[in-house]
Amino acid sequence: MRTGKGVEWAVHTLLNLAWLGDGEPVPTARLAAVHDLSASYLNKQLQQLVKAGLLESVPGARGGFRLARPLEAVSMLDVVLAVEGDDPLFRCAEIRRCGTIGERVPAGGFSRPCAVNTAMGRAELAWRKALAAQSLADVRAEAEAHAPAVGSYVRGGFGRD
Amino acid sequence: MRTGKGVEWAVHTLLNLAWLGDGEPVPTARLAAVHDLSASYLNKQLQQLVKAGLLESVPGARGGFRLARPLEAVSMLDVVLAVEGDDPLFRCAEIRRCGTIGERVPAGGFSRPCAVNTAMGRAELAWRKALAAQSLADVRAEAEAHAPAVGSYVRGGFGRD
DNA sequence: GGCCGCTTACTCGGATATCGAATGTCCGAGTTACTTAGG
DNA sequence: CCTAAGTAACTCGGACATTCGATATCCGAGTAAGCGGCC
Repeated sequence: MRTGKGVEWAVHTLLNLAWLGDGEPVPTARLAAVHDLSASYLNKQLQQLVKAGLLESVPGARGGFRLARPLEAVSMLDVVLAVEGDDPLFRCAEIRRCGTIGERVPAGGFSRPCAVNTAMGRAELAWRKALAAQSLADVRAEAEAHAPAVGSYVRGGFGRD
Repeated sequence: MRTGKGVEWAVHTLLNLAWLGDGEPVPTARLAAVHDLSASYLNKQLQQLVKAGLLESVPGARGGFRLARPLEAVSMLDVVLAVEGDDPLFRCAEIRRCGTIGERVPAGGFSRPCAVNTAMGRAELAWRKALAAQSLADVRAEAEAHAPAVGSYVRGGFGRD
């Protein structure tokens, strides 16, 4: 069980767009080239971000993607849910109702949710809260604290130095 | 991204063994039948639990699996790690080092960990802590609070009423 | 010179292959319990 | 009757298919910019 690499690609791309500063749209090919990613596959992830309202897409020549909101208004959870979907990490198949045990439980015996599902749900809630508590602006700030020149590296990588 | 169904199967099986009470080994076929599961695939998950020290296997006729420790000494995290492995949910591919941006960073510029990885790691840590905070005994207690007769249902499903 | 329509090139968006992991199945090695013959 | 070896059945354990989702790719619809002709 692991998150797809689309999440990593999406976060780095959003940060790069922020470091570029201007609101100019950037095409997928360029966003992919700066990190040696598959442009077509990155495009798929960016489309998910557009659907989620994190990016705006500009069609036609000189088009591309631009940030739809400031990083302060985007949490890590927003990105993860946009890319991976909002399905729960643990999907309860209700196996307690099946087989010779399930048959023995009288009607109404399953009115309360499955305790296993509840326990897994508590852990997932903690995960989501921790993700929601961190905005992309926080991540950017931490990256700049580690390497203050990261913004210039990014602009240089896009050929704008 | 979702957890495999092996986790659900393993937790329910461990709880069922506890509700049976006696330390008698139970074969895979019976453990699977009570919830209409694939016996061979459940067997694979149970082998993981044996490797992790949560179950003991008894070979030969009248053999099967039995609990290796009381439920109080088994956390939900133990089960998840035993079944799914201890790989991190988010695997950082270090794409920051690749492409035209990565080439522009001078040597030593990546001494600090990737901020994206750190942020995802914080969330995963919260998830693991929430799982570790819940023992299987807690889950059993919650299930019994919902349906006090669950133990008798289980014993009946195994043909021991 | 200014304006309008056309062409062209570029971009997104979704439909289409490919790959790997999770899921599911099968058979052999090993062990235990039972049987049965002997003392 | 008790014992002990032989037999047979049962179980785990791992090797072998299959299915599904993630990954990667490609091509068409649509749009904006640039160009050329016309007023």
